[in-house]
Amino acid sequence: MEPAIATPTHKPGARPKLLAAALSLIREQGYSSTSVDELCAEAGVTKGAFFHHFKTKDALGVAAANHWSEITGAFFETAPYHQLRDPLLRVLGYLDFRKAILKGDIAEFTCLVGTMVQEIYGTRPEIRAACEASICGHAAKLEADISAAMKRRRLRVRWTAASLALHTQAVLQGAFILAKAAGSAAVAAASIDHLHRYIELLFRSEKHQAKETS
Amino acid sequence: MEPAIATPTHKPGARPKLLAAALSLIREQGYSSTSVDELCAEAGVTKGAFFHHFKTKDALGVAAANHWSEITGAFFETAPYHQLRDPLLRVLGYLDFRKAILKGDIAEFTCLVGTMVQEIYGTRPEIRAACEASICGHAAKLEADISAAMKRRRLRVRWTAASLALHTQAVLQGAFILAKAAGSAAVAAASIDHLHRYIELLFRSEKHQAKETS
DNA sequence: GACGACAAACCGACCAGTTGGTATGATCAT
DNA sequence: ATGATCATACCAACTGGTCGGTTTGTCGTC
Repeated sequence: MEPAIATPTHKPGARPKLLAAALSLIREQGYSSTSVDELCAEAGVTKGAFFHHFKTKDALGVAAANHWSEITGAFFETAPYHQLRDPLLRVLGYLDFRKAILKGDIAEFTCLVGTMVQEIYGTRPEIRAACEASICGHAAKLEADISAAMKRRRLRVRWTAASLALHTQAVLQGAFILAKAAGSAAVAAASIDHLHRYIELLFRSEKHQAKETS
Repeated sequence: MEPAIATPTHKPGARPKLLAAALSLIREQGYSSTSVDELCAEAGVTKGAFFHHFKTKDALGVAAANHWSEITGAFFETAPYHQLRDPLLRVLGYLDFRKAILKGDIAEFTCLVGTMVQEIYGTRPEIRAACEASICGHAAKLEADISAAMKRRRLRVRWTAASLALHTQAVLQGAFILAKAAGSAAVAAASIDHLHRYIELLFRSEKHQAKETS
């Protein structure tokens, strides 16, 4: 007898196709220079289907950012570095993994939300919020490991796990910009190396902490 | 009587106005969502004037990137940190200066070419090249100081002055993305603090160098 | 009178979004 | 079990406005 609040027996085939198209096209061209027609063509879907699933183009932008969070969340959760017992090694393993990922076309390893937020931060507040949530959500997972590593080594420092996690994301996003500017992933890898060294230095020994400035 | 190789007696009033408009509008909205009509309106100029000075919109993009190089070049050359004698202090002073600059609207302290290159790296090769030149040119000036600091302290390390200079730019660009995502400059400042600490650690003492990994 | 610096009107292509419609399957009274 | 009803998923054609870019012409200076 249940009225069955949610029984979506119809399979929405166009929606996932459009989200996949959005991921690839926006990473290649950016948000604003990717038209709805282009997205539909890439997805093999008509415009009617597009506006059936998304009220506006901006609504797709929000959905794409959220979809990106899910995709990347699942991707990193299955990455090998999670097997490591030492949380510091997990953090360094994360960086090794991110460096190892820098293969193929630039659009294949750069960040959707980092690209989008640059264009729309001032004009599309809803997409901006979704991008912020995506970046912060990803950073929060890293923060947990950093925090655990700090506790295990009993670090007493001026910086916080949260700020280091966000700094890590900043380095990655900046590395992507340099890669796009140079047309090569090499600069990005070099930047990740520097971040790797920084974190090693931070956790090297407690002797430094007292001397730290600023 | 002199033929005067360069005697532009006609004052090109529209061009500088359009470049100024491009700087502010593109930093706010991005390149592709800034229309030629908008640029003309902001500059108080007609479309005829626009296409008199720039063959295409992309030509303005290139000119804007080059103009940005000049503006920022002049801006940083007059900054106070150049007075410092110790090259390492100049590098750290550069970072302090960049942190101090993070005031006002986000569009007022973020980077034009970093914003542009994200959108156009795959589709507008000429603008991309101009952006690359702008970033690398800026990094090169920093590299000189880093290199001098390394020589003065006789550092023998695995990393190069060039890669650290580029890493610095990556951190700054990434910090801007985080600031745009969060809607606040605070995250950017925190990231610059981390970079500041990293460079201090790198130059702290030579004892570490032997132990360095990777 | 030629040329540089603009102005204004205009053009076809493309833009996001709308319209009216069809195909499909689930629900349910009979 | 069957036919009426209804919501979902999708489609093709269309709309008004904006896009980058062109054309034609004016004005002041050399």
